[in-house]
Parts: sequence; C-alpha cells; structure tokens
Amino acid sequence: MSRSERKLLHGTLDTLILKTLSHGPRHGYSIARWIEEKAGDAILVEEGSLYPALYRLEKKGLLKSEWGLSELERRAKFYSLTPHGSAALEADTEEWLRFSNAVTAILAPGG
Amino acid sequence: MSRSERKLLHGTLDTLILKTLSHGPRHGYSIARWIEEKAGDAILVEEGSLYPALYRLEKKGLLKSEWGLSELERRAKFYSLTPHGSAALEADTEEWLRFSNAVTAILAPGG
DNA sequence: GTCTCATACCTTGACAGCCTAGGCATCAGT
DNA sequence: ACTGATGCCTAGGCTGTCAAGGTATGAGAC
Repeated sequence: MSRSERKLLHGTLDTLILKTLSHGPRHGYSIARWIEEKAGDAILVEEGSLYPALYRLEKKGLLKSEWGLSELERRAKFYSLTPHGSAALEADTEEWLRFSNAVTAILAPGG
Repeated sequence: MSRSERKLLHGTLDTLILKTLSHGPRHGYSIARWIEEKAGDAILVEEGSLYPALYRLEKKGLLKSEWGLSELERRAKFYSLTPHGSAALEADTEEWLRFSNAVTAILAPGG
C-alpha cells in the first residue's frame, strides 16, 4: 500500500473494525488479517493503528473485550460489538457511502 | 456534514482540488464552491483546510498560481494544474478507486 | 447611513488518527 | 540456534483537518 493510500484510511479503520466484528467476536490480530484479506492488497492494517483504534472503540463503548485463547491456543484478547457499536456501524456505513459516492462521482471521467 | 465525515476527507481533498482544476483554472474560493456543489451536502470544504491544501499542492509543484480578477472583478488567486499535477491526479484517482471499492465491498451487507 | 451577507484571501492553535519503530512472549520449522 | 508467524502493546512524530480568528471590498436591505 502506498503512502497516500495510507492517508485514505483516516476515519475508515474504526468502521472496518466494527464491520469485522459484526460477523462475530475476534481477537485483534485476527481482525487485522481479516480486513487485509478482504481488501486484497488495497488496505494494510498496521498494528500501531489497530491497537489504539481498538482501545478507542472500547473506551467509546462500541466494543467490549475479553481475554481468551486463539485458534492456535495463544493468549488473545477477543472483541465483540456492543449494541451501541452495532448502531455506530450502521450510521458510519451510511456516511461512508454518501461520502465515497460523492467523491467517486466527482473523480469519474465525466465529473 | 457530520464530524466523522470530516475525518473521511483526510487525504481526498488534495485529489478533489486537482480534479476541479482539470477542467481549467480557478481561484481558491471558487474551487471550494465547485466541490461542494458537485458533492451536494456530502462534502464541506472549510477555508482552513482549503488554503493550506492549495499552498501544499503548489509547493509540491502540482499547481501553479497567478493573481487575477474573479468573475465579480475582485482580486483572486487563480490556480492551474501543472503536468506533474495532471499525473498526480491520475494516480490518486486510481488509488482512490482501489481503496474505496475495497472499503465499500467490505461494508456491503454481504461483506 | 448603517448593517449584514457574500466574496476573496490568509493564519494560528488545537486535536485526532495514522505510521514508524521499537518492545515482549510463545511456538513451529529449519 | 535462528527465523518467522502469532499475539499483545506503546512512545514519538507527522500530517491534515477544523475552529476561530483576521483583512478587505461590494451589494442589497432597511
């Protein structure tokens, strides 16, 4: 992922995390891998962005966490959506669509 | 535009400015109005974001500027794309599409 | 005549979010 | 013994946005 693409991530990482967890609880490391896999190589989730984001979201009451064991039997912190988090995901998704549609329309060859 | 939508602008404002100028030279104030009009109410271009962005882009050699008179006969600084700016617009547009398509696909109901 | 709004430029300071670059620990494979 | 993957975390810096101010002119309302 190039430098400018990283800047684009601004503001969308939180939403992507919420979306990931809408499919069920996951630990942090796994959330990052899931997003990257879904995005091909269009998004790279750095750990220095991921963990602060998880902390931020939990502090805001959008996530809750619990220590457990990963698929490989390692210590891992599992996150899950709170009802508040579900609502935020819905609102953020709508905002993203409004914004990205506007930008895409402008950048289109005819725009 | 809500708070989180403002954060989404991060990194895309420069590209939107380049795109605006790809239709021909414009002064700063007019660039902002053009983007907002095209975007409906999905994007709000604050002057505190606009002018630093123009300075940034000119410093990077993507734009050049020239003082002139606006449609209303007021003193105004007109910006136009340099060849370097045209190339950047093309690259940025492609990056935006890659990124936004990835995000949109993930956030889609089935994602 | 005064007041407000739109046009047009700019700057300062705060803040948020991302990245770089480290650190720690365990386990599998070479 | 070493490397890489898994899994967590943090400190510091950078960048871009916003809020809130400033300047100046002209048009229109009252």
